[in-house]
Amino acid sequence: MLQNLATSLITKLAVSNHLDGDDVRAIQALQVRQRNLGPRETIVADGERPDACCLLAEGFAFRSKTTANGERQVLSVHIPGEIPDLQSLHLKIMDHDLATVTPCVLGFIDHEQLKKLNRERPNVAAAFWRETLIDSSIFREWIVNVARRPAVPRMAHLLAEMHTRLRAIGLTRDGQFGLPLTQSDFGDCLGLSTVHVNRVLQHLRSEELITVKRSEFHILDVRRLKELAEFDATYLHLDPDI
Amino acid sequence: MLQNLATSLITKLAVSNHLDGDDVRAIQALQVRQRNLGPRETIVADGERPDACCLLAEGFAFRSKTTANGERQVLSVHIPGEIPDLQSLHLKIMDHDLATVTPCVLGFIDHEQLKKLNRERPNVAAAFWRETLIDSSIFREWIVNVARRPAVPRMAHLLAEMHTRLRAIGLTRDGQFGLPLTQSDFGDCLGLSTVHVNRVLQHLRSEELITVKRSEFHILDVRRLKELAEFDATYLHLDPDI
DNA sequence: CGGACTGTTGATTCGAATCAAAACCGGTGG
DNA sequence: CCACCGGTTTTGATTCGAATCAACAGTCCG
Repeated sequence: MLQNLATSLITKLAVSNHLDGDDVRAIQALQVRQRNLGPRETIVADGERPDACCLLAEGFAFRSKTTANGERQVLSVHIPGEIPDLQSLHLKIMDHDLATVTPCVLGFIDHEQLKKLNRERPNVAAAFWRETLIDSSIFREWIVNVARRPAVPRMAHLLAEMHTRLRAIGLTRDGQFGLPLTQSDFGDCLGLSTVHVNRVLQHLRSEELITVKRSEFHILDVRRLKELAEFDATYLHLDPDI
Repeated sequence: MLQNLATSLITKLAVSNHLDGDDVRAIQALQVRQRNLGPRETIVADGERPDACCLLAEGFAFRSKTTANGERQVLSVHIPGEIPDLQSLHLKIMDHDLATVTPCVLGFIDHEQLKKLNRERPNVAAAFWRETLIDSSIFREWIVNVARRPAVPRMAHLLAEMHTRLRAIGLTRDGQFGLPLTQSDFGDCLGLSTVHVNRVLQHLRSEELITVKRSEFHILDVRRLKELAEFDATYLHLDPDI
């Protein structure tokens, strides 16, 4: 099972990075402590000083901040193979929460070990750095999304992004994918009220752009959805040469 | 003058990182090509593949994206000592624009040279990585700001952030600092119309929180402004131990 | 002096929040 | 197997913050 955990990481890294055989072996040699969490559990909380990073092997996770009046703003949605708190390697205090959305299989890797790997394999270090930079790029697009796009294209953009990212790791079948978020979760992602999320989803359905059945999304017309969202996948840097 | 350019970088890096004498010497030995730009000039454009990074030695710069309908969303405001396009070291295609706001003194450093420095001085590499992670953290807070805070606290938060960051590099005198943005620029930062920015600034003045005189901001009551903005500087990671 | 930004003001519109209440599950236990 | 419960989803009515539209005043600069 330990091998499986590292495997999801390798799959994800290989999407955006050139890894050679030695890199892969070095990653597979990592000591990964498996931990299974239920839905809606905190992995690391704002203000903590973790000494390990968390590899998300299965399930979905959120990074989020909570404002003084109790509103939650989701900052990013994480999918299998990602290390959502990789930044903790160099930023000692967590400035946000990391929590599961669905039941998750997690793998914890000590900072010490990751630092050693980075020293010994500069190519892997570069790949990790690049992953954090892609993260950053996704945040930038997220800013544009919440600051500028009206509710309908805003939601369309999120769906287009999740579809593209899930497809890169093989978690879609022809426009369909599971995205087990409640409408309230979508609201927290997009800065919209639950009521409005509901109306926006109805609109997307009435336009025959998507269907949703119990967290199973089906994008009926990828091109039109992307057009509506003005979605351009460049910012995801899915190709190592981009 | 070349020395001066690297010096601004060292000053800035030293705020958030532990650098030893050899690190400093190595950075000072970098070949930096100076270039002076006027206000509102593009440094690197969306879609380009730069082969150098740009050190901002003097002046203010914006990173921004432009939406299909021509609206500009500013993603970050950059101040002297920063390398706003450091991510281009690992993300080959620019996914946004980088442009001057005021006249700027820039120093260009070839990617090749930075990569060599990173290989030879892992501690400097870690500092650069950390700088990009702080960037990321600032984006996260920016998301919360534009997605959740009403216009007045939103503006207050931006002012509190700029005050804190400028203070760290010695560019404030007791609550006062130059921030040469037009109200239209503020609108592009905050996702607000120019008209509303104007009204928000009036409100902050009427509350005796700030005064503004020709781009010279004076924060009259730092505590109250931060309270209003629910500003907590942790996310800036200004201390190397945070 | 004139022109072009930049800042200011007022009137109106509009998108999304809020409030309130139903309807719709999926699971639990009697 | 059905009644019930909590969490979701849906619907409708109303309010509110910020955009938009339209002028107008300042200020800088050639």
